[in-house]
Amino acid sequence: MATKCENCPLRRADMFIDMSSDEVRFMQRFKAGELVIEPGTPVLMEGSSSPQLYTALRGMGLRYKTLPNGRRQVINFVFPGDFLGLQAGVMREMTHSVEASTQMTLCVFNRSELWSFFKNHANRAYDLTWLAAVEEHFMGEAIATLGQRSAIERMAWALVRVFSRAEALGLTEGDQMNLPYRQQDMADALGLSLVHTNKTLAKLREQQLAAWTDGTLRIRNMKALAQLGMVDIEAPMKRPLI
Amino acid sequence: MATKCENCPLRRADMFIDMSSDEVRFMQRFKAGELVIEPGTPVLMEGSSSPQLYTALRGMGLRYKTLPNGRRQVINFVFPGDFLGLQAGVMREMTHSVEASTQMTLCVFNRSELWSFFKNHANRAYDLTWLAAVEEHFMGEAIATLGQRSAIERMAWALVRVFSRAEALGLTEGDQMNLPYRQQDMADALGLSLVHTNKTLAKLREQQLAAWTDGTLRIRNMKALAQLGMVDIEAPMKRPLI
DNA sequence: CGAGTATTTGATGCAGTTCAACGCTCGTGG
DNA sequence: CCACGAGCGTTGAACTGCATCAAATACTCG
Repeated sequence: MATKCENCPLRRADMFIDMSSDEVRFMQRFKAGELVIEPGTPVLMEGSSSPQLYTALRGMGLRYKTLPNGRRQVINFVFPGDFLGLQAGVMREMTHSVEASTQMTLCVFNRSELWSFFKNHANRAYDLTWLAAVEEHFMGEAIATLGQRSAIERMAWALVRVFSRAEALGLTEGDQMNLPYRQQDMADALGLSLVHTNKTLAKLREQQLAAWTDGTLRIRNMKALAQLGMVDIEAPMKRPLI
Repeated sequence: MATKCENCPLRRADMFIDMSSDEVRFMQRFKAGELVIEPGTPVLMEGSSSPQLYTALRGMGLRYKTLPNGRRQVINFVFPGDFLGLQAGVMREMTHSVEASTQMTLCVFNRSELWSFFKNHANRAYDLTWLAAVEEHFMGEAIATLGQRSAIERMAWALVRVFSRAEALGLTEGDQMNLPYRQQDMADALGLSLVHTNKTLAKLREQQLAAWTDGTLRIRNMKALAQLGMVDIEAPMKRPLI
């Protein structure tokens, strides 16, 4: 049975801006249902115009684009709290695909009601824009990473980012977390070959900075890792939840 | 003297969604003034929280981030019609800088009135979100470019994109346009060294695909260039203007 | 005319790609 | 119960696209 927004487990995580109970009621009305999908299942497809929008409730996934030459770029990793489908909602169609890496639970909204956000609930619309701006921020960081960082710096950057995000969501246990992606996924995210990704991870292990094996990421020296990846360990930005 | 929104030259360009006269009147009220800045002048600074938002009216500029190690990543090129400062508007502060490459005229809005967008003019707020989604789309493309394309493909991609955008704005003359950036800017945008950027441009010239010299870009074979850069020559997406 | 900035060209080196092969784990079917 | 293949991770070796180093050539402007 679908969770009530009132009891949404995400709202408890401290990375999200608090909602008024009025807002929660509005979201509940907006919510069309819940969707559980298995690993490997596509959620949204590039070029399609999904009638639905989603918020990831549980599980992890990937956003990616496929190029005409067949290569794949992973845009980012999808975590609980991510809003999916804004592009299809507001433009004609999706410009990237999303698929599940683990089993995922998605909160489903009807695209046709997106407009009521703007007409009837200005602060929720504001939050939506805020979310888009946050997304833009992270994509800007990714661009800087792909353009200016070396392989080992990229990897350090990615692991720090992923771990911090998970931490803010309460998905970590001590210095460990579940990271259910393949090395190929990370390679496609960082613009590296699979082979070099593997060797780079081995280096981080040797240097006692971080170890990612068997789907578990263990951070052994966060400070050094963050320094290597040139990440400001800013207090993770609070963001709204849709 | 400041242009009236009513007479805004941008609204004529066919890449922008039409505005109702009601919307135009609202924008006029929202508009705080006009700003003319000289080449090299910073408009927004990373880390600052500008009290103002801008729409580029005339001229070209750069969005960029500076990394802790001193390297610079150009996020994208700023063209007329671009909205600047959404991040500072909605989050605390800017996460990238913007500076002018030519003389620029900016349309100035007060950040404090951003909220009135959402409260009083839902369709303008919707357009703002739309713009953010468009921005996200292009940044996703840039990520794919930096991650998966070779040097010459990147360059071809960038030149096609830039030229198409300029064309939609009516800034081209036949197969030529003004491209007032330095090779270093392009290098920092594509994640290439200055030297290799130069050599890559030379190749495109030899191959009769495109020639960019003395601030003028000339496209000699758009079809081949687009194919090399793997760009879908999609009808340039219509977008709202703020 | 000299200083500063941008473009161009050649030479050398290395970070990361590509190719190739092997091991491990699982699921499937005979 | 074992054989087989598919998917993923790991490792070595060879190659190359691009970075880096170095220096010359415009161009602009005070």
